[in-house]
Amino acid sequence: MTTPLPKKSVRGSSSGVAIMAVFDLLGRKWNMRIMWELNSSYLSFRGLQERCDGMSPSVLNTRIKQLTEAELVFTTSEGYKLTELGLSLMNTLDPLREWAAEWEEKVAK
Amino acid sequence: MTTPLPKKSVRGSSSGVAIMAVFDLLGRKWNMRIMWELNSSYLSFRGLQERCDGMSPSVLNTRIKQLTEAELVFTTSEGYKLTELGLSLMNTLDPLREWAAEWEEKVAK
DNA sequence: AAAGTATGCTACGTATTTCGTAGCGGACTA
DNA sequence: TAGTCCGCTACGAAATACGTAGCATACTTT
Repeated sequence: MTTPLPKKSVRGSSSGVAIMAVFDLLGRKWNMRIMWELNSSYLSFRGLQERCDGMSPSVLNTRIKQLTEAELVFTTSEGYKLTELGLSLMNTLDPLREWAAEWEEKVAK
Repeated sequence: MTTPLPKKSVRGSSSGVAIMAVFDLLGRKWNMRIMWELNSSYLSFRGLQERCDGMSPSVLNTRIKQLTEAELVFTTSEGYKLTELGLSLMNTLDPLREWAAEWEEKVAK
């Protein structure tokens, strides 16, 4: 028979519930991308859509709501922008750009 | 009528195709989490499953394949481990832990 | 004022992804 | 030889993402 596996494990030794929440948020299609695009400039709904390979507006809308609720993004009359928290997140994520370059070089997608 | 929006936009000013590939990879449920867990210790298939809240083995399997193909994870007789590339990715992602703590504090999930 | 255009956003049917469970074939053990 | 563990797969169901049409609002243009 299959080993049942406990439904919810008590969080492992790699403690920190917070980071799990971040994984839930960022580990969702488009969220990182949206923030990445907003990091270089504020954008309108449709502008954001264009930058994100024409992602469907329905999904974009729910993503914006999520990111707004998470206080990473906010709306202005000029368009969507990153909050301070959002900006600081993108800063911590910044080294990823360099890593990506090395990775591409070695793995050659 | 709806504005058609070009199907595939020529990558925006925020250049870098590599980072987009990273977003595709990491912006998928479980991938970050799996690597996170493997960063603290190598794990067997079922061990990994337990750590990841009992995620379904079918998904775990496809994830492992993806990460292996991306050369971030490899298999040993002792279990799954991160490659050098995988380790360096987790290093660049490390500041995220601290950011997550601040974020949680301010937003209070 | 009427018509055109652009905006943010929603509805809704379809396609893709993820989930949950059962269970197979192999290895190792009693 | 039967029991138990393992990595992994099959497959139907649920959740998520997609694509398109189009509404309501606002601002321009004629």
